Amino acid sequence: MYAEVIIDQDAKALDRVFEYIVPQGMPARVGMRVIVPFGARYIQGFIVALKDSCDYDEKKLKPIKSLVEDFSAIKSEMLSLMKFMAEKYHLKLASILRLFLPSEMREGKVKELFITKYTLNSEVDITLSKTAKKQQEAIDYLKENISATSVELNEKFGASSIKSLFEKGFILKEKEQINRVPLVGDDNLKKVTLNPMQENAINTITENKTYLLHGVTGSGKTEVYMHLIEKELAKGKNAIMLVPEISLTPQIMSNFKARFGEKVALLHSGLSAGERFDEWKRLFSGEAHIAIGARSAIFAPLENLGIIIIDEEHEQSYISESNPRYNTHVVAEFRARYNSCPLVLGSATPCVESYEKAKKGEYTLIELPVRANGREMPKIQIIDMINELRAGNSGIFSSQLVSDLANVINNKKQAMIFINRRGYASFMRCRECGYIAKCSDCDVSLVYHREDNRLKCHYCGKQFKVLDRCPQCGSENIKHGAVGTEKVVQELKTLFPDVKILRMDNDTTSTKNAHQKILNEFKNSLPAILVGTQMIAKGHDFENVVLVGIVDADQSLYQTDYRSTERTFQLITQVSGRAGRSQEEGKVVLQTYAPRHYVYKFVSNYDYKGFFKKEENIREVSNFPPFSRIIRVLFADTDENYVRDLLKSCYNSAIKLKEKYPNEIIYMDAMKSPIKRMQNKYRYQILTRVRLEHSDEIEKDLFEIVDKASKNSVFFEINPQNLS
DNA sequence: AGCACGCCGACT
DNA sequence: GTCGGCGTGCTC
Repeated sequence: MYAEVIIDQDAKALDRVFEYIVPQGMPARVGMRVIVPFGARYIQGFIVALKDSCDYDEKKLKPIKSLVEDFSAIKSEMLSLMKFMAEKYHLKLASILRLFLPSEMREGKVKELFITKYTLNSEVDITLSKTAKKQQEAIDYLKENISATSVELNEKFGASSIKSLFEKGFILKEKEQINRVPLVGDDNLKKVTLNPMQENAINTITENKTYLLHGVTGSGKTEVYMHLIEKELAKGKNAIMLVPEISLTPQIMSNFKARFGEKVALLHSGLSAGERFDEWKRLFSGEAHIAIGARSAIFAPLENLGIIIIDEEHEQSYISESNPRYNTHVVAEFRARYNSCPLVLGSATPCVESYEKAKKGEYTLIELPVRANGREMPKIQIIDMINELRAGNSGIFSSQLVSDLANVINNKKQAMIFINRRGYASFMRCRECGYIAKCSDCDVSLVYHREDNRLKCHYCGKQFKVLDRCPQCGSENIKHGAVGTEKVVQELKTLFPDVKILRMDNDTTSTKNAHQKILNEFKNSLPAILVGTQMIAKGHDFENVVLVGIVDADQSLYQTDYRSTERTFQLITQVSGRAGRSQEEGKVVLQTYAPRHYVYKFVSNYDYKGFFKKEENIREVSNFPPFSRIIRVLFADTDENYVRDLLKSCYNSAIKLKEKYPNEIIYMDAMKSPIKRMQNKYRYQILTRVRLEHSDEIEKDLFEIVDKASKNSVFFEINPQNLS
């Protein structure tokens, strides 16, 4: 018997199958982890196939040294998924397999999927020195309880005393496989009456299809998810639910825990490697039936899936931006089809790609058009900041926002101020007429680069001189610059010196429970103002928040890529949903320098469909996704001459594709990357935009060109989220 | 990724 | 003469 083995090394040269002899009597199975001799040493690998003949020179084959454990850590579905992802995303096999296992099970670490239990050794007389108090306590405890888990004993009496008892032979190790826990009745389930829309959604989502659940904020999507999961559990099936990392709040987690108890395994970034491993183990062994977590939970080791749910499906975090790069929607779709179960994508503001698919009938659209509590969405008032400027107010806040804030404070209520400060460079804007410098070819706003004092287009690389006067109105009052959260807090403190003002952004939440601490403090302060970035847009309901201020909404609007309008719409809708969650009516004050931009018209009416129609049209006319595909090949290396040469030679071959596909390649060019050096690596790129017909072939051809020419410094991206 | 093999400079 | 620099190439 021969085995095809993938070596657990993330190197391109090793990214293929190696053949080994399965020694007589070794119970090897596909998906098992093995230790194999490789060159001069032993390393871990995965059996991906077993066969009776070999392709390689038989005399050179070596035998597998040993099995890591006696079961397949990689189940067959995951092997199929591996092949699929390798093909689709040009990823290395070993790097994909690593996604499927918790870090505790990676190279070298051999963890057991069993609970280790200890019992007293009845065959020996136990004599301990009088000083070994802890050890004596442990012995007494075991006398009383007969057996106990290693975790429990280590915790109670210290790992060293247990170890010593074991070494002396006084206690014995015993392994017990984690057993399937039978389903228990949902006694702690609060019964919620569903509205007809929710009922309809639950009754519709039954088939092996992808459903887009478009429900306004507060329409009760979570309740629908819970019912769907419940239904599948009752059939003896399992479920995966993905949420954005940011909304994995203790609240959400405890909601699901309360409803489903021990059947839930939560996978979030707050877990230690050990805890993460424990949750994985519970899923793998069948003890837990529901995996809830961020992006990587899509790889949960569950079989027999009854449903997969992706909440807030438009969230960027579902697209992995560092290696290995993959799109969670695509992986989820694969798993759903493999298990013949429904995939549910839920959002108040679906991404344009998804809604487009729903429109074409690829997804089934289900709508929840009203809030579950029947309340209206808060009114959004748009403030033209250019008018403010003309009126002599050059501050951050409009007079309307200041007076509304004063009102909130007088009534001992709360307000949130949202400011989306992100990115490393900002756009240029005329302070008089609101003109924004845009690229002549791409309909994308230009980015100011301080290092060389130029305006650049991140889509085609074209450069422009910095404007010293506005080409539209001739004014010299041109500004670039972003106001950050700190500045906002500072100004608020001078305006309202006695009011509690809290700030929540990346800088203030770096320590472990900082997030929760700030939110708790806010919750308990009246009046209070919370200033923050996107972080405040999701999660908690604060019933005393009656006002949301959006300072400089345009910042996400001119973020240099074709998705920026869409993102602005999503963000504002999200943030607006924070106001007026309880009895009181909420209000949103939205400040902008471009009040006539279509996004504000639609967003202030909560008109997603109108927005979609307009956005779809623009994408179609300007040939951007989902009506085209953007392919970016990034070359990064510490040796600048090396990358530049690599780029040149690849580009020379790549440009020949234009002859092969004269009509399909809309655009192709080679250039420096917008961020020219990152982590001490010089970055160059080939950027291309192709029509959807033949896009798979072009992508493949391009990948092959690049793959052949280079060793390790190339990154291949499809429709990248940002082009830094 | 590691590790061997291999072909040119400064040392006991 | 040889010890050792890290360039190239292979690992079933």
